[in-house]
Amino acid sequence: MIENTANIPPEFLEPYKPSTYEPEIRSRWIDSDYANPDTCEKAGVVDSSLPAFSMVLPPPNVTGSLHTGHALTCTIEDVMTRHVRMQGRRTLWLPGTDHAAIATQSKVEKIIEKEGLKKSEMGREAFLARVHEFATNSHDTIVSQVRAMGASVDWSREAYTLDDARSLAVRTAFKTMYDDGLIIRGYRVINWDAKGQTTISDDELVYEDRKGMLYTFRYSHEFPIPISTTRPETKIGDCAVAVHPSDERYKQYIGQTFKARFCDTDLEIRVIADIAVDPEFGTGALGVTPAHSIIDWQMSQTHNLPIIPVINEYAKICDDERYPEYLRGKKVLDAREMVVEWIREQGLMIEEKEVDQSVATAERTGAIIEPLPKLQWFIDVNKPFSMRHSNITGISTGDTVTLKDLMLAVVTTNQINFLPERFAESYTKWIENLRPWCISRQIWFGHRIPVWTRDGEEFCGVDAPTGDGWEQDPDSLDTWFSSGLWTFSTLGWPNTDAIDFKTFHPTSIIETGYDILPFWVARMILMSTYLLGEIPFKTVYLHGMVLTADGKKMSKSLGNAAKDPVELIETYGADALRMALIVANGPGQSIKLGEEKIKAYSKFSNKLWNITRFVLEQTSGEPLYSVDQISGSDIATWSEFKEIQNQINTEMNKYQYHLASEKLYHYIWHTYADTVIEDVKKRIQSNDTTAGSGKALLQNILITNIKLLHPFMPHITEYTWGLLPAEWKIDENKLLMVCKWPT
RNA sequence: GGACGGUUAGCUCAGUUGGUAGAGCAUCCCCUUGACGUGGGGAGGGUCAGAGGUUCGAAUCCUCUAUCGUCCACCA
Repeated sequence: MIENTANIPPEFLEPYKPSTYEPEIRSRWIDSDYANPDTCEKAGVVDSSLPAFSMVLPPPNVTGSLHTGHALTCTIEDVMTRHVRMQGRRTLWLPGTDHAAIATQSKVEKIIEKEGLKKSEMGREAFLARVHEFATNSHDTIVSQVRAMGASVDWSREAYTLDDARSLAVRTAFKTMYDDGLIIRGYRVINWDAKGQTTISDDELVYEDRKGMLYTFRYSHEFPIPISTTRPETKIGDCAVAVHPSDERYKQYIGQTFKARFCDTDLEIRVIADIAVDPEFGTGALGVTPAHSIIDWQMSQTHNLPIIPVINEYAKICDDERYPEYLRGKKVLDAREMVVEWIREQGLMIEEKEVDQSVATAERTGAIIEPLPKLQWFIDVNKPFSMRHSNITGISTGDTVTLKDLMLAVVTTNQINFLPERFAESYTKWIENLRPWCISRQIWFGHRIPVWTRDGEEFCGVDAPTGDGWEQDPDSLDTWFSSGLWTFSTLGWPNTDAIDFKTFHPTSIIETGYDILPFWVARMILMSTYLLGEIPFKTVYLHGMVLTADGKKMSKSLGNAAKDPVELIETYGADALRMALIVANGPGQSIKLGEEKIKAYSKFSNKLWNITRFVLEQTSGEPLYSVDQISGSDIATWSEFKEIQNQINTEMNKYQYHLASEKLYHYIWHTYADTVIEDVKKRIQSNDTTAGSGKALLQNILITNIKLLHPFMPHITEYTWGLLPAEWKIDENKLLMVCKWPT
């Protein structure tokens, strides 16, 4: 065996070192600015006859640092991006961050709490300054993490859901909806978080299974119908008893009104019939408390019942003189005890039974939710309006539609496709059950509602009204309002003449975790179809969750979040982490990420490194042998490789990266290295006449493999590419990330 | 209560138009001054959750059951 190390780059004499080479490669990419499609166009690496490709990075919340779930997002999206960029398409992958209103504010509240500070004492300005400082730090961490993954996003277009451009988009969107009558202010029973002192949406609720007591009793000895409840303390606000219309036991009382003195409070109870009542549950009769139950509130609307508040924003009994003094100001649980005691004393209690119940709690603060009637801003998804402009198939400009119609139409007509397809069904169901979307939040951090009032006058505008005495609504917007605009607020909207907007909208694909399908994906569809009359993206690719090694969902509250991706990158390399995340992990599938798998792919990096070294040793100083020089039995080997390459291309085009990456890995290691190289090695050593053909085979398969592997393992392939002799690269003596994709 | 997903080798999982069961890790054996010990070669290990059906043929399609999980709804 001839040792031919003199002519090969010295790096190859040692094992591949990701921690040394990866940062170097990343700075080469940044210097090149090839992630910016404008730069690619100037450099002439774009084929302008091909359609542009665009995608937004789901903006991570500025609530801290990224976890392995984000690493998965970065990996899949970077694979997509690098693949299409190498195909010569104008390619934009646009990064940014999300201010995440409630999540960020409550995080900072917890931090200042530890310092013995309170936001009410700090005041709005000082507190917000503190939140911005925190958000900025988080942002910087996130940016460095996204970079460390090797993500080829275009930083020159970076956006933030709360920056000036996005704020303008938010105010414009709000005003448009307001003018169309789709944003309305209403007194509704909403989910009130007494701890966070804010409204929260249905999506921010977490249900906890608990044991609770179900009490069955009568309001008074004279009252004919016994009722059951788990919340006796709210019963002092009852105004009706609802029964099923066909319930024989109570039919005779329907329509009658009874007076009762319940817990030293005067009640006037009407018996109403409503099909929402389950005759099998409890006594089959439901005490209606419109102010503190969403269902009851809905009944109060149909039956025109009074709304009597019992509980205030601090989860205490209202200080109202209709209630006895001993209850006023008492906490809910204390009041419950007292009311239960009163019922028992009066001999009105019929049964006390332990039941399973799931209690709604606030995702961020953990507080038990109090349904409360409050004045809030809503987007009415069921209200018909006239479509200003439409590029949506099946919906014409001027058509009368609802937001719900729009959200359903684009999916049922396949203008937007889901991957995996099954999610289209869950999307449709979710939309069909959609209620008015409560968009106001009683928090300081976020987009303030662009509505001003003065002496009963109301003004909604993109800018504040002129003149004195106007006061802006103190509430801010649900964070999903601004993220719903993300696919076009990042491209220059509301300026519809912006070049980016014209070039890159609708975006090609949205790629995100399936857990935010209803919150984010649905709202982007809402905003885009309504405001632009366009779909926001053609395909929705949903990946699964990255679970801990024991199969649990990672959560900060459980403290079981896996290692920081950056730590894994330092140990094994970003390329190894990317492969571990993408191989055999199909769309919609959750994966348990074990460190063993990452380690295995770091070995693969070294294998590829040594394969390259070997090929260089065998052919260094020699030119690139042409494919035409492959002859004899090597032709079959080359065909076999081309077949694998075709399969990989097919899978890549169908977003089946989990299959393509594994196929490539397997081919490189177990066919190319184990069989092809071993075979050619023997022929070279024995100076066989077919050695030249063998060398052509080795070189050409290597070069193509490096390209095919680039989207998955961009660092090592780029670095290796840089070390290959210039004469091997023909017309492509440039960065691999803009070389031509092999077909 | 509703919907969806999983159940394949000890572990983690591939297996997309139905055609003789695959990978990584782990285990065991052998090799190795060789491009690579972050290596190479090999072996053991599965009635593809269970039952039934369609088919010449089913891990794959259909029905049911079990079991684990996720989401949604309800919870007076």
